[in-house]
Amino acid sequence: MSGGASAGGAPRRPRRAEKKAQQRQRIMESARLVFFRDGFMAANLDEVAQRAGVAKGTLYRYFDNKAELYVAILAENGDAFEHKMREAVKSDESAPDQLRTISRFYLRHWLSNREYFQIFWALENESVIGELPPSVVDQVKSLWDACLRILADVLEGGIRDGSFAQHDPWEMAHVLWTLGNGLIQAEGSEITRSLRGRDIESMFRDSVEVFLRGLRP
Amino acid sequence: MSGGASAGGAPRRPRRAEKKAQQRQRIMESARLVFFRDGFMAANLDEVAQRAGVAKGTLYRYFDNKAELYVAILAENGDAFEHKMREAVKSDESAPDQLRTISRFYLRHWLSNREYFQIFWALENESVIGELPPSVVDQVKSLWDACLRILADVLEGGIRDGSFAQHDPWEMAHVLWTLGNGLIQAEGSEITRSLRGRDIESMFRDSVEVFLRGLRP
Amino acid sequence: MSGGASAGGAPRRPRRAEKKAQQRQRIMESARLVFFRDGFMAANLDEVAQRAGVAKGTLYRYFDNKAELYVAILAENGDAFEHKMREAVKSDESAPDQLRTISRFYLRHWLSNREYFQIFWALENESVIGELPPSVVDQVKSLWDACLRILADVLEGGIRDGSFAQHDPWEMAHVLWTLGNGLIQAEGSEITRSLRGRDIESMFRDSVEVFLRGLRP
Amino acid sequence: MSGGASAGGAPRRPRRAEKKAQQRQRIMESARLVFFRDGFMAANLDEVAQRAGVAKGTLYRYFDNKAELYVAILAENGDAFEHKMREAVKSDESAPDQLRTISRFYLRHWLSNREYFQIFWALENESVIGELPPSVVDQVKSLWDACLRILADVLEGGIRDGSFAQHDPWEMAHVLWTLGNGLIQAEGSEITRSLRGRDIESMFRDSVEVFLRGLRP
DNA sequence: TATGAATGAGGATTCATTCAT
DNA sequence: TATGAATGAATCCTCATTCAT
Repeated sequence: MSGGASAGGAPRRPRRAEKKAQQRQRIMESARLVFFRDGFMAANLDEVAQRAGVAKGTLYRYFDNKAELYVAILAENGDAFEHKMREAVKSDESAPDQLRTISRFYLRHWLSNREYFQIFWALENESVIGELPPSVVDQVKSLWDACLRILADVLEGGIRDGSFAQHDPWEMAHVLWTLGNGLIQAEGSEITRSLRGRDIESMFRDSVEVFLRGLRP
Repeated sequence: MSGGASAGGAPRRPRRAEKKAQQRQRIMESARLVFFRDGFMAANLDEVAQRAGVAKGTLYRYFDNKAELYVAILAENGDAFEHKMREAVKSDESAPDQLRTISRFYLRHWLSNREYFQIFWALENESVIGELPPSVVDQVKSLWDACLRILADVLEGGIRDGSFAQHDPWEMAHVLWTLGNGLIQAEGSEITRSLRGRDIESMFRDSVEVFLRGLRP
Repeated sequence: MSGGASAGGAPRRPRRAEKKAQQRQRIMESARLVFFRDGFMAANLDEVAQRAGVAKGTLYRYFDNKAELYVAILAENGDAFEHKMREAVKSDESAPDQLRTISRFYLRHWLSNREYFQIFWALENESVIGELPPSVVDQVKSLWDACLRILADVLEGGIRDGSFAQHDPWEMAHVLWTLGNGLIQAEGSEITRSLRGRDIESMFRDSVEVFLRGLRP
Repeated sequence: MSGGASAGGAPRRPRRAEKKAQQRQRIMESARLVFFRDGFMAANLDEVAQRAGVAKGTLYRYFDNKAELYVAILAENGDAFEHKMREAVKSDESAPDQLRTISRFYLRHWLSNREYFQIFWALENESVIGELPPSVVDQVKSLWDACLRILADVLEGGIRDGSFAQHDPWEMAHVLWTLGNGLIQAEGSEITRSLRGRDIESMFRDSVEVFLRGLRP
C-alpha cells in the first residue's frame, strides 16, 4: 500500500495544509461579501460563519478577531492590486500613454473586482465608519502609498522628458488618484450611479484625457 | 393661562414653539458632532442626549429614531450649502472664473464647516457604512443633484460661449465634483492627509487650473 | 392639591431615588448569592439578573461590569464589618478581654453573615480564582489592613501595660487574624466542616484561650 | 512482540508503557503550572497542551476531562506530601519538639514546592472557586484527613505524657493546621504578603512557640 | 496512538427604543 | 412635555470536548 500504487497519478486528496488554506479562503470569501455589503461595524460574524459553512468558533482558529479578518481581506486584495498595477506600467511608452495604460488597468481591474476597491475608501472614511483598528490602518496606508508612488514616478518621468509642464509630481499623483478613486467610488453606489447617468468607461477615459491636456507644457 | 394673558406691551416671553425649536437645535448640534465623529452606526444616542443636556427619552419627542435624527442633520446642512453655493455663482463672470469662484467658495465653506461635508460622502459610502434608511438617501440625493446642476449649468454656459471645448456638461460636472469632493474627503482623514503632505488650498487651486486648461477648446 | 392634603401623613410612595436604591440592593443581593456560591469566574450574570427580577441590561445601569458589581458587594460588607469591629473594642477592658471581645464579635458577626466573609478569602486566593480586577484588590486590601490595625493596636496596648510578653504586635495581629479567618473559612466548606467534627464556637473560644495563654509574659 | 523477545542482556529500549508514563508526567507538570497560576476555572487546556508539547486531543488520552487532570495533580502532590510528613515525625523526640519538627518540615517543604500547597486550600475554597467535581473533593479530603491525624497523634501523645494540658487533640490539631495553612496561604498572595511585611520563617516559628506555650499544662 | 481542526453552547456587554411617572 | 429607568435582542468572543484522519 504505502509507497507504490498512486505513483504517477494526481495526488489523491488535498493535504491537511491545503485543506486548511481552502477553509481560510472560504471564510475570507464570505467575510468579504458581508464586510463589503454591511461595513465593518455592521458586519455580523455569525453570518460570515454561516455563509462559510463553518461554526462560529472556527473563524477564530483562522483570525484572531473581527478586525484581523477585515485586515486579511484588505491585505489580500491590496497586494494583488499593487502588484498588477506595477506591472501595468510599460517603460517603453510615453508618460501620457503610461498614465492612460494605468487608468485602463485600474478601471478594468475594478470592473472585475468591484468589492476589492472598498479598500481605498476605508482609509478616507475613517470618520464615517468609526474607529478602525491600527492594524487595518497600517495595512491600507502602505498600499495607498505604494500606488501613489507609481503614479508619481510616471509623472516625474513625463516632466523630465518634457511631456508634462512643471508640476509637483506627488501632488498631481494625488489629484489623479483622487479623481480615479472618486469616479469609481461613485459608481459603486446605486444612488450616485443613477444620478450620474453616464457609463463609467467613457467618463473615465474623458476625464483622463482632459487631465492630460491640462498637464501639457 | 396662569399669569394672565398677553397684557399690554410687555415683551412676550419666548413662546413655547420657540423654546421647542431651540431644544431641537441643541439636540441636532450634539448629534452632528457625535455622528460625524463616530459614524452613523457607531454613534451613541446616550452621548448625544448628554451633550444636549436632555434625557434620552427627549430625543424621541423630536425625532422618530436614530435615522431620522441623522437625516435632519444632513438636510439642514445640505439646504444651507446649496443655497450658498447658488449665490456664489456670479453671472457677470466668465465661465472659467465662475468655476474658480465656486471652487473657492466650496473650499472656504469646507474650511469653516468641516463636519458638514460628511453629507457628500454619505451617499458614496452606503456600502461601507451599511444600510442607510431611505429617508436619508432621498435627502442627500436631492442635494447632490442640485449641486451638480449648478456646476453643469456653468459648464454649459462656457461651452456655448466658447470658453470650453465641446464636452458633455453633466459628465464634466461630475468629474469636477468628484475631484473636489475627493480632495476634501482625503483631507478629512488624518491618514490620507499625512500621506499627501501638501496643503489643501494649493492642491485645490492647482488641480482646478489643470482641469480648466484641459477643458479649453 | 399641591402643598396641602398629605401633610402629616406618611410619604405616599417611595421617591425615585429610594426606588433606585432598592433596585440596586435587590441586584446586589442576587449577585452576592451567585458570586459566593459559584465564585467570581463561574458566576453568571444572567442568573443574577433573573434572580433580581430585572433584565440583563439593567445590571449595567447600576454597575459598569461584572467586576464592579463584585467590588460593590465586597465593599458594602467590608465597610459594615470594619465599622462594627472597631466599635467592639471597649477601651475599659483589659487587653486580653478586648481580644476576647473582638473574637466573640468576629464569630458572632460571621454566624449571621456567613457569605460576607468571602471577602477575606478573596485576597488570599488570588492565585486560585485567577486574576482579580485591581479595583477589587484595592478594596479588599484596605479593609484587611484596617482590621489588622485594630488588632495590632490592642496587642500593643497589652504589651505596654504588661498583659502580654514582648512580641511584635503587627506580627501577632497577623497570627490571630490568620487563625480566626482560617477557622471560619474551614467552617464555610461542608467538606472541612465534616472532617473537623467540632462545633465552631467552642473551637474558636478554645483556640483564643490557648493563644492568650501563649502570649502571657 | 515485534523485534524479537527480550534477547540476551541488551539494555531494553524504554517500553511503550514507560514512554506513556513520561508523557503523562509532562502533561501533569504543565497542568500544575497552569492550574495553580490561573485557578481551576480560568486554566486553559490549550496552554497546558502547548506547554507539554502535545496536541490538545492527546490530553484526553490520558485524562478524561479537565477535572480529572486537576485531581491527578492534587493526588500526586498529596501522596508525596503525606508520606514525607509522616516520616518527619521522629518518635524519640518530645511532643513539643515533634510539633516543631513537623512545622519546620511543613515550611521547608512549602518553600521548595510552593505550588504544591494549593492542594490544601482547594478544599476550603470550594465556595470561591465554584463547584468542584466529586473526584477532586474525595481526593483532597483523604489527604487532609491523613495530615490531621498525624498532628492529632502527636498531640495526644503529648497530653498523655504530660507535655500538654488536657485538650481535645483533634480540635487542637485543627487549630495548628489552620494556623500553619493560613500563614502560608497568605504568603502565597502578593497582596497579603505586602500587607504583612514580615518574613514567613520567623512568623512561623514565633507563632508555633506562642501556641506551644499556650498548650503547656 | 496522536493530531489538531471543528464544534457550539455559553457568557459579558451594548444600545436603540419604550413607557411609567 | 420631559425624564431616565428598564428592556432584551444582538454581537463578539472563549474554550472544553469530539472525531476524522
